[in-house]
Amino acid sequence: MSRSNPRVLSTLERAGGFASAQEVYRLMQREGESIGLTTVYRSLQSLVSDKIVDVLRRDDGEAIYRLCGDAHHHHLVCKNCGDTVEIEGGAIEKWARVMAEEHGFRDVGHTAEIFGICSKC
Amino acid sequence: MSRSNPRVLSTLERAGGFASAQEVYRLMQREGESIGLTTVYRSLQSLVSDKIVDVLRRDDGEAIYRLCGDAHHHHLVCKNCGDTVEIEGGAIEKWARVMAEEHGFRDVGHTAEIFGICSKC
DNA sequence: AATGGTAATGAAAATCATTTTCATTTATGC
DNA sequence: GCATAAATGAAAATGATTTTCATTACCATT
Repeated sequence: MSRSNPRVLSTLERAGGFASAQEVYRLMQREGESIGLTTVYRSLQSLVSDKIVDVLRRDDGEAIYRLCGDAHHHHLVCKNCGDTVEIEGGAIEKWARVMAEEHGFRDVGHTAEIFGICSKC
Repeated sequence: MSRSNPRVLSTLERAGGFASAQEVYRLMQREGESIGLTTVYRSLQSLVSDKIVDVLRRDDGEAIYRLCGDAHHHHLVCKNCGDTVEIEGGAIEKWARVMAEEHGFRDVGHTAEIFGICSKC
């Protein structure tokens, strides 16, 4: 059985608690850490099954991992220049919880993004 | 420019309005239709950009396409069986509008999905 | 019918994230 | 020290999706 390499978790934390396996790997490389891509994948999988991190999907299908219990945020993205603002999503959390309960769903998570044109563009 | 092959839409309908590109392709093959995988992908893409079908992601990252009513709604998706409930998102609309205004964004749209385990699973 | 141009098609190759294989290294208990 | 299990990572395999590119279908105009 494989256990999580602690450097992977610490890198995910440093990344803002939100990154894909490939991104975690590239980050570690850039910081001079010696690790294989395979180990990054295995560590993330193990963190997921230990419920230490959460896995979501980007629009392009790439899996992104984030720390659980991390007060998670959402993004406001400019369609033109790609500039991104992290925003609070208290209203969303509540909405998701209410809707899930109403339809008898459990273990719920959610994704939400807002996109538009920023003031500079 | 490529437009949608009508047989693709009709196959997606016949599939219960919920299938991956590969599934649509296999279905058409099994029914003796002569079509290429590439055309299936292109047709589905075009249906998505015409907002005739919706695209979601399965747990394994595979894209699934589904017919979608014209009213703006959000989805509550079961991670296990793929069962989907269309839900109202009044709270989200408001949240998106407020957040965008707060940060000086205009022409905003948004995406929001809730996923979990449904009562049957 | 013949022509030319444009859009649609699909087979095969390329891409890219992810998983699997397998040989090697590291850690741990005896 | 020695054996056994666990962890590692390079390279190959997998599988969905995209790209390339040559061919074909369509459509208007002579």
